[in-house]
Amino acid sequence: MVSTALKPPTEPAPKRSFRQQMHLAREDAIVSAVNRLLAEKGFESMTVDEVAAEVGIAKASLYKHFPSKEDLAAAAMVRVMQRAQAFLDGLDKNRPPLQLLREVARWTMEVQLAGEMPSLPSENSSLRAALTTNKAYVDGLMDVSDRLGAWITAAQSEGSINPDLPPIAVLYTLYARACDPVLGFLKGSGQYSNEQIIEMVLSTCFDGLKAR
Amino acid sequence: MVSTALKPPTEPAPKRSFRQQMHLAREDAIVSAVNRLLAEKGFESMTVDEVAAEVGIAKASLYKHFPSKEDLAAAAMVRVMQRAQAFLDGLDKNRPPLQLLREVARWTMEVQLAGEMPSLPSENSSLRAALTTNKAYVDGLMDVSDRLGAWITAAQSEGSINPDLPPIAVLYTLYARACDPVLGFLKGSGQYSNEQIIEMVLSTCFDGLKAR
DNA sequence: GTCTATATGTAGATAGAC
DNA sequence: GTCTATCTACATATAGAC
Repeated sequence: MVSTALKPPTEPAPKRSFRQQMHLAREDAIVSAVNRLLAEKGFESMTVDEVAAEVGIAKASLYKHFPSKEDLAAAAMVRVMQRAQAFLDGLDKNRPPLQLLREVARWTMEVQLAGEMPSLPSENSSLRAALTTNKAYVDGLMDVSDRLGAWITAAQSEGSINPDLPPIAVLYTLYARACDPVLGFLKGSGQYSNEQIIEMVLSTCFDGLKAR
Repeated sequence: MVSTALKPPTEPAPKRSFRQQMHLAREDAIVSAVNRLLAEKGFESMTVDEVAAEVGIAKASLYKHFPSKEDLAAAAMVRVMQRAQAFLDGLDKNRPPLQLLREVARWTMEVQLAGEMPSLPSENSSLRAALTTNKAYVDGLMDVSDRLGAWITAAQSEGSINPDLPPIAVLYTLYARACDPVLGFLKGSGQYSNEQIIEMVLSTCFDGLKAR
């Protein structure tokens, strides 16, 4: 068809891709700021004005990218979930399941100490409702839960994780340790390095407070 | 002096005491409502209107009792701390320190499952600042920490608590378990009774996830 | 001390020019 | 898509009658 000759012959796709990349980069900067503020102050205390100020754009511009504060926060939660999935992907599945679980717990604590782990939304938070209807988040959470659940039952079968505990209790415990305030408490005491803190909390989590 | 004859001869003190008791009872009802709402929604999401509605008085009346929302919440935190002190008082100090610590952890979990355990205020919450300048709260917290700390070091000396853990790490862990979201997760699953949930979380806390 | 009514600040969200 | 300026709702806190 002759009409195709009307298109500019040079770089039409790259130009559109460039603008898309700018758009995505901007959104990534927004999500990063939201992620940090969510971890620092929580959903209720975080204000959209703060997000706009941190990103360096007007608040109205934020609403061109995300229709509400809940969607803003949900995007950050989805990205954290994707980071978790990527971490799971990178693990050597030939290692014993107990070691895999321990590595996952260690990673979540590193993320938290880096100030990048949003705390769990409380049960009646408006964010909670937004997340339960967010397919990307729910799918990611189920995927992560399935993979961890398989390692948990495998570890219980081989006798390295306490088989008396329901697997779901172990799973929830690992999720809770990702947001454990003990890390912040110990950090605030100023007596220990991040590595020491993580080793202590990993020890209490897997070995318990009692002597062995 | 003859002027004393002008006083009514019957029950002057009881009348004043009665009004004081009414006053205290009203304040106790307020603090109970605040305590429940703090546990349910957290400080930022709780509104003074809700408190007034739950108590059944006008919002302005609340401000005759407590000068600010922070003071309102602080009063509830102080009462929780007093309940903790009273629980510690009632324990049999002749029991092994590990058992004492376990009983304390069990009690905090019972309080949480009863919907009466306020979650810890985040680091930059306005409630945090109010609490650090509240003598009753700080004194209560230090008293509880001292008593638990003594049991922790005693348990470590007799070899029942892991002596490699700094006592402060053990203390912070016990505080964190009092607000552990795992209890709510397991409760929300609808599969376990309160007793089962507490046993599971006590097990993960003291015995760890690993098999023994 | 309790109430109704209101002041005051601030949050999420939008209008409309460019 | 970005901005300034604004709307609207609601939360903390107060005024003032009784």
